[in-house]
Amino acid sequence: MLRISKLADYAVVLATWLAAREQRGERHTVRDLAAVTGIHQPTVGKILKHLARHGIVDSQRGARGGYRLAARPEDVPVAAIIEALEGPIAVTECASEETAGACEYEGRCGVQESWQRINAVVGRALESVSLADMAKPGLSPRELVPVARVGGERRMARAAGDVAADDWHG
Amino acid sequence: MLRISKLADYAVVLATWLAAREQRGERHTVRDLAAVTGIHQPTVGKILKHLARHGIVDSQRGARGGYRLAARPEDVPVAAIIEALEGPIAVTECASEETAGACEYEGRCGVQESWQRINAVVGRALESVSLADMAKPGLSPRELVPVARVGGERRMARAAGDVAADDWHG
DNA sequence: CCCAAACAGGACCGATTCAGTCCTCTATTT
DNA sequence: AAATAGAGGACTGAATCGGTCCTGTTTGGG
Ligand code: FES
Ligand code: FES
Repeated sequence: MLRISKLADYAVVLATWLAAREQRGERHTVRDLAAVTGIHQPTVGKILKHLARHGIVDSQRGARGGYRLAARPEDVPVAAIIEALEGPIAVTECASEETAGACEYEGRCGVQESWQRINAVVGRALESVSLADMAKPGLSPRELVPVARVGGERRMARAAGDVAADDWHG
Repeated sequence: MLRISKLADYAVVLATWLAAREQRGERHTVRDLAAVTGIHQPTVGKILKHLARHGIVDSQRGARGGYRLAARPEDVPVAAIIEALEGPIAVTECASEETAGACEYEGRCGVQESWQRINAVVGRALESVSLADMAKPGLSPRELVPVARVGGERRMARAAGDVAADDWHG
């Protein structure tokens, strides 16, 4: 459990497919995407409409229309896809700053702040993985950069805000 | 979204309460826990039964019975509570190793491995936060340990397997 | 100029899941 | 024996979600 919705999962698959085929800004129709991914056509349409409204894909109507990624695959975090379909990422109702204040237990329950921290960790983990990463399994979300040598062994540092890269690398 | 269930949320609140009051191995009844947390009594009962079955709390029946934490608060990760109520943590259906192999798209969809990595990151983030951490907001899940000085500035390293600690610290 | 292609937006419903309650049984203490 | 308290599971009403469909609008081509 702790699942994202099926629609959001499909959305990531579709966006990743677009990312993998991103070349010359070609557009792809709903029909083509449905055929190639195996997802039913009406569902593909619904998902891409959501992605378009959130600026993740670029749409064009009419003959010769279709969808294409609005940004470079490495600049589109998985989190953005999920948020387009499901709204802000919030592990619990009281975890998100957007939804805070709506809880009846707020104040006397001492775990709200902890949930917000956990939520931030999960959210940033999803922010740190791009569509380009999804399309190329085995690669890390961001490359480690060598910064110094200590005792003859190369030490690594990560860019500010880079999260959980160790785990990604396994 | 990307929510845990309400029951799991309540479970964490209850377990955290037990963790905060953990002293002399005293037991607490469902009635008391319901009264103090504001959660309806039948619901509290259901949740604690789940936690007991998974060995997170220790139960005793009969007069003077009740529940208490089965381990030290710092040894109980939040992930264990969630898993007791919801089963294995799996961001998507194909992300978990337990549920893998059940997907119709498996094989031709290229994102499975990526989801498994993301799932591992999220899972380990939840593993790294204990009930003791939940009970004391503002503290980190594991303390950073100083390892070396480079250029007069203190550098930090994290224990192996420690995940996303940077974010926890904010 | 008109038609076909393709997306935009939203309504809609059936299925599934979930939260919450309740009942009966067993164990423990007094 | 009686009272207390948990074990286990059945059950239901509600809420959510997945999926489909319909109507309108935009665009390009004949
Ligand atoms: S349960 Fe809402 S603030 Fe803790
Ligand atoms: S959607 Fe199941 S393996 Fe990718």
